[in-house]
Amino acid sequence: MNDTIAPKAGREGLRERKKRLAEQAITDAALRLFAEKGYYETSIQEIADAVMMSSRTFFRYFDSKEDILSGAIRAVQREGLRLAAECESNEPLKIALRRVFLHLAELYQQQRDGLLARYRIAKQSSALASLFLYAMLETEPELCAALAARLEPEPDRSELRFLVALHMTALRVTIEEWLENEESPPLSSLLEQRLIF
Amino acid sequence: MNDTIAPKAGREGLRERKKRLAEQAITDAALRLFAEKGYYETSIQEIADAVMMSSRTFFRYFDSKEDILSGAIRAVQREGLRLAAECESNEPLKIALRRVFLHLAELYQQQRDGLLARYRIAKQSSALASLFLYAMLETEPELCAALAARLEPEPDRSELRFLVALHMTALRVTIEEWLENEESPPLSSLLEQRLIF
DNA sequence: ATTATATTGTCATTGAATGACAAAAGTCAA
DNA sequence: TTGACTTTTGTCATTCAATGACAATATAAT
Repeated sequence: MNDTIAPKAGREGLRERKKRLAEQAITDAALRLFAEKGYYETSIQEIADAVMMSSRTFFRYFDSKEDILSGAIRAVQREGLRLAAECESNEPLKIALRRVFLHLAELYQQQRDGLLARYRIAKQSSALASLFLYAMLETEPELCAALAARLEPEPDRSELRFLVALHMTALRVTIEEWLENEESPPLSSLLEQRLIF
Repeated sequence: MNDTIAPKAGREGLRERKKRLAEQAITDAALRLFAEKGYYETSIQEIADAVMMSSRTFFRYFDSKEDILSGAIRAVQREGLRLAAECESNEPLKIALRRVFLHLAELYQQQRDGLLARYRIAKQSSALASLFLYAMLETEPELCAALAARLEPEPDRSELRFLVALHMTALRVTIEEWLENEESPPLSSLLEQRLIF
């Protein structure tokens, strides 16, 4: 039961590795079951059985069944947020927005398969679709705050909010179209055509 | 146990009236309890107790606890959709969109109090906020379909979808600002300033 | 090896949601 | 009004999501 070694002193231990392994196993099993029998027809007990853990332990990895779906999206969004915090202090607002959203597009692009699997499941019900959507939109306020804090001529709050929301909408609609068509151009180039604000 | 009479032959019976009364009573009691003790701290049993019905009966009026929050918004959105189906066949797309969304704004305006109560509760958690949001956004596809069906030079689907989403975003952001400020101008005039696409 | 710490399983509990069925209330015609 | 018919409601039972408590186990550090 060793593989890539090294529970070294100050490094990464076995625990962390097993943790991520288990997380991945749960996600894989859950997405597979959701796709096979439907989200609501799959109980947490079944997911837990599939990866041979108790259902109680499942809840130590995910806050809820829904979390399996939205977690990946939230991770991407958080990454985009991190980038927004890095903008130059004198960078014009629209340039900064463009940079952040094109970067987000590239992150999503790298996850097309996982995203598509989740998107298909989310479309099984409106409750799930709402989660999917919200995982994106919920970062709007934080994104506004990050931008407002770092941009030089502090932008008008109301205007900023609107602009961020418009960009997020462009991203959302573009992602949907990109996922729905099998052979579509790269997400980032699709988005570029939309960012005309 | 009579009041405004008339379970007349082809008209509205006592049942319908009691039904709407009960619905209203549930909504009122629930919103009050949510505001007082919090959404998650209020059980359906408590709501049912407050209006003296069994919890089983509650579920015959609302599909879920969340339904109390999002139902009102969905009703408004559906009304807006109805209007979209009425547009002239030769009306330009942007004119039709403007008409539909300004009408929606007026509908929301008439419900400011109820909407504000729900908005405050929705902000108690992201799961609730997502429902609130989705109650608006879920009508986008239907709105697209309604417009695409009736407009003369059938608009490009992709472009239509994007435009509808942008309008919905403008409505959403404007509603939020309008609700957050006590003394703010009428929603429809706020929205008008945003609809510049 | 022996501590200390983190992870997991078992058990119990709460609350949302739904099906089945009998009791009660509303509707309609004569 | 009575009496048949339909709708609404309450009771009961059940499933499943989610969470707290605590003991058993696995990992980490010395």
